[in-house]
Amino acid sequence: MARTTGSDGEKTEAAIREAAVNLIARLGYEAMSMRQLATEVGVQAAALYRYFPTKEDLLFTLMRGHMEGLIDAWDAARPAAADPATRLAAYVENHIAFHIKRRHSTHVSNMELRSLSHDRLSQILKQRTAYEKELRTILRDGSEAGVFSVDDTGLTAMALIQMMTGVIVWFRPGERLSISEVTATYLSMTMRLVGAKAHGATTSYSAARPLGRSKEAVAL
Amino acid sequence: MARTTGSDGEKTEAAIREAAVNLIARLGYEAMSMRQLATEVGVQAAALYRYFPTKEDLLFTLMRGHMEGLIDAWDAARPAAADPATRLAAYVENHIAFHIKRRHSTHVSNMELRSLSHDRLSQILKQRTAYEKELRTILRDGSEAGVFSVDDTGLTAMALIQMMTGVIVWFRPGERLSISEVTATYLSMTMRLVGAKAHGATTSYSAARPLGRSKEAVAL
DNA sequence: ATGATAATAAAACGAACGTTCAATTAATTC
DNA sequence: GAATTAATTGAACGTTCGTTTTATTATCAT
Repeated sequence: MARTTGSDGEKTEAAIREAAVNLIARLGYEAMSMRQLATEVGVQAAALYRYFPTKEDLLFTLMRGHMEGLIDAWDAARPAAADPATRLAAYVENHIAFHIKRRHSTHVSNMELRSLSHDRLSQILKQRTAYEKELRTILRDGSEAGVFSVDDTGLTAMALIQMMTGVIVWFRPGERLSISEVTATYLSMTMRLVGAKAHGATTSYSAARPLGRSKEAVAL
Repeated sequence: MARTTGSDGEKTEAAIREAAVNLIARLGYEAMSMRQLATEVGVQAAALYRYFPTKEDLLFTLMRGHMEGLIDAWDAARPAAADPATRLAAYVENHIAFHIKRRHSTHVSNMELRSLSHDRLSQILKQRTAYEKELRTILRDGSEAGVFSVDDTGLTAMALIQMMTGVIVWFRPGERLSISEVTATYLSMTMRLVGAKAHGATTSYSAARPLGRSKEAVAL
């Protein structure tokens, strides 16, 4: 056989990307073989090379797409001109929503950086730094305006991002907590962490607690 | 050649473990070859199999040792019978100190779990859960005693652990911040996050700020 | 000194890897 | 409907992988 009936380049490429994200997230980049990926897509291994010249090209494409999606999502969610607390709340909500929705993709982008060449690693890190800088700016603005008390802007930004991104390690949709409950709790923790001074009914974050009391969290 | 002069089983095994931790942390478990490891140790690949029957056995041994070290460190640092805030402070200090000191080992234990067989994964997760349970207990005690205000004990414990462990991603010894400065800032953030009510001069964590002001944090 | 044992080297195994190439068929264009 | 282009197959390439086997030498106990 050769070309199969109904074959379509765009559909195949999309299928490869989706299967690759899932496989890499589950097995790891090094552990996933091109033949495994091809089987998942329903195609021969050689066909993959029509769309991605090398395995690393495939990985890089996935990561770049993930980072672009993250930055685009924040650009769309960012409040036009608001006080630091509102902007911080928007950042937290967007970050958690995006990372829960794109769990596998996030896993890949966070865990497989070392499989990138130097140049490509730099490109991804550049995107990541730009995204993180948005948070540092918010923290600095809030700190200078006196509505946050933050010891060290850079360190606090890193701590918050690690904390929020960590959601994907244990969160499973449809289990004990809903996305909105998780987001509310993380928002509350974030606001306390940065020492936000409440200044209105809608910003009383520390009272936004889910209904149920927890017994045990499910690890991993 | 065969046995070399001065060769010693115990020393070789220790050298293998140390080299393996560094190599796996840098390249990843799948990407590190047994021949690479052997070269690093200064030995032939076949010699590794005298000490570890398979590559996965080696990985498991490293991870189990790491988790045992973490639990032992906490057993040694745990305050005998103290109030929740003191216990929480001890937990945070121990966690950060241990993870900074054993950065590479932590990297391996956190990133390579998927390369373990089902049974061995369960063993490591069991150890991890036991360690995390200590933190949940502290949070629950503090919450019930009214000295912490925590929405969800399990979720807060996970958030704190992700935040603290994240230190190893960006912290480099000898750079802008010292270990004690980092620890002080994380302690301060932790106490605010759990809504700890200060009840004495030594527990005024939110004032424990490092001297220098940050300009930019170094990513990765 | 000698025999036992511990530690390693050297070479080889089959399997799996990423990738390439030529052939073949489906879809599209003219 | 013929020519062209797009999509895929099947087979093969050289390399590297984890691991095993066998032989050889250093060390240690007697």
